[in-house]
Amino acid sequence: MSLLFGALLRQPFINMPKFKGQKFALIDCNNFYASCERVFEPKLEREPIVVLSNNDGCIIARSNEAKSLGIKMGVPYYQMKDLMISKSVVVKSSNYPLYGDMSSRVMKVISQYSPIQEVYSIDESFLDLSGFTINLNTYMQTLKNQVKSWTGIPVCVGMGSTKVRAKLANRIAKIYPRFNGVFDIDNLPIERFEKLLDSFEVVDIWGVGNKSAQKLQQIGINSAYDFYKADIGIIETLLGVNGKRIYRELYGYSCLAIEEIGPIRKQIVSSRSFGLDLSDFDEINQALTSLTRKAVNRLNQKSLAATSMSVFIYTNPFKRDISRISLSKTVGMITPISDERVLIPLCSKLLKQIYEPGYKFYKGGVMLGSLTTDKSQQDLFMASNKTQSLHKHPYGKLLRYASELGNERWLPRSDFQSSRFTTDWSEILSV
DNA sequence: TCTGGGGTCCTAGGACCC
DNA sequence: TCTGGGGTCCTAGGACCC
Repeated sequence: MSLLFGALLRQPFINMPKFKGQKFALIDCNNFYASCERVFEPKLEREPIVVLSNNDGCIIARSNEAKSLGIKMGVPYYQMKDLMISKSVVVKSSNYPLYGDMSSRVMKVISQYSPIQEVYSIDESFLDLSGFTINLNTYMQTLKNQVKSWTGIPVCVGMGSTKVRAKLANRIAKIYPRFNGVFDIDNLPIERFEKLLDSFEVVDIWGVGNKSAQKLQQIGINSAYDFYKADIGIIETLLGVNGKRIYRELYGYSCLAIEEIGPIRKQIVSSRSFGLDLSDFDEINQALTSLTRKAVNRLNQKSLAATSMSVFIYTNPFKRDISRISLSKTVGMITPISDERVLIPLCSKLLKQIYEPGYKFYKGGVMLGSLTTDKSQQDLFMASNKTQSLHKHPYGKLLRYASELGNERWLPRSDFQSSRFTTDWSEILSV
């Protein structure tokens, strides 16, 4: 008995069978922001709709009608403006509180269909349907109809033995009306599965972005099918462990698990395009101050405190003809801080250290990191131990420095100086 | 002339996602 | 003229230690 057990242990991954009965469903809202706008303005039902990002800069959502007019995702508004006026496209500025509220209603309905749910994003949710013996297609049709009738939001469901396969299945459910919004990719015979992969580009695979696709194309991997048939070693060389995971997921070996636990936020970022180029220190400082205030508000809403802070500014990356620069600085803190009377001056100190005159800065922001819920030293130790491998927060080192310096309050996160910036200790310690 | 190597920690930046 | 914002994870390479 123990011999057998030992033998099994020794080769756990050799010829490992596909996980029997494992099944994920991905429920994805159709054109979510545009659909939300429709719920509150039903007369827009058949109209082409576009939703714009902050400052009305980019197009971030389109209804099907807008898509078929050739309006692309992420394109600057001004480039499409004329077309949209001529086609009487309805243009909306984004309304995030509305979308957030609609999202939680949708997620609540979905949660009724499995004990294991992962809310993946504002408009997407995974369900674990492993071991369900009912007809999953019918079951998910019911879910789809219920979400629609209870919230007004249309969704599509993709199913597969891994997340990557479920994601692909969802795209198929969206593209081909004959599946009525629900598609299970595991039911396909292998030849049809491969044919299907051939109809997708490699960049359509979840986890393969533009940069990776370019690398792959250089060695002749263009379609999802090419990727599927490629050597796993080549994929790992080009794309690293992520590429390998995606590759295995495509074959039905689950590498990405459902993550149910509500995400414990690890950082809070507040950043913004300034709207116009800023060169003057005081102007940038003013912009960052208000961003810090925003970040701190979010921190306090969640009753968290930060043990590191980063400040960054950079020039316009879209302008090729000007010299580009990206400046940032991070410090770690001995005590978790959630007080804006401390964080705002700290932001200014950091900005002062990285600021260089003569550049036109386009965007900037602050990041509060290594968040913790508990403000006591002892618990910080524990939290730090737990997150160290994830965030590599140099906590032990900081504490050593702190004791050498008589428990001062601020310490630079790096070894006094990182890259080209030297840390001015007197500045930092005087906050 | 020839100047170790394994391990850890850290930062900056890349890539991806929505 | 006008190009979002908020996240996560991974990796290359430097610094350091023994």
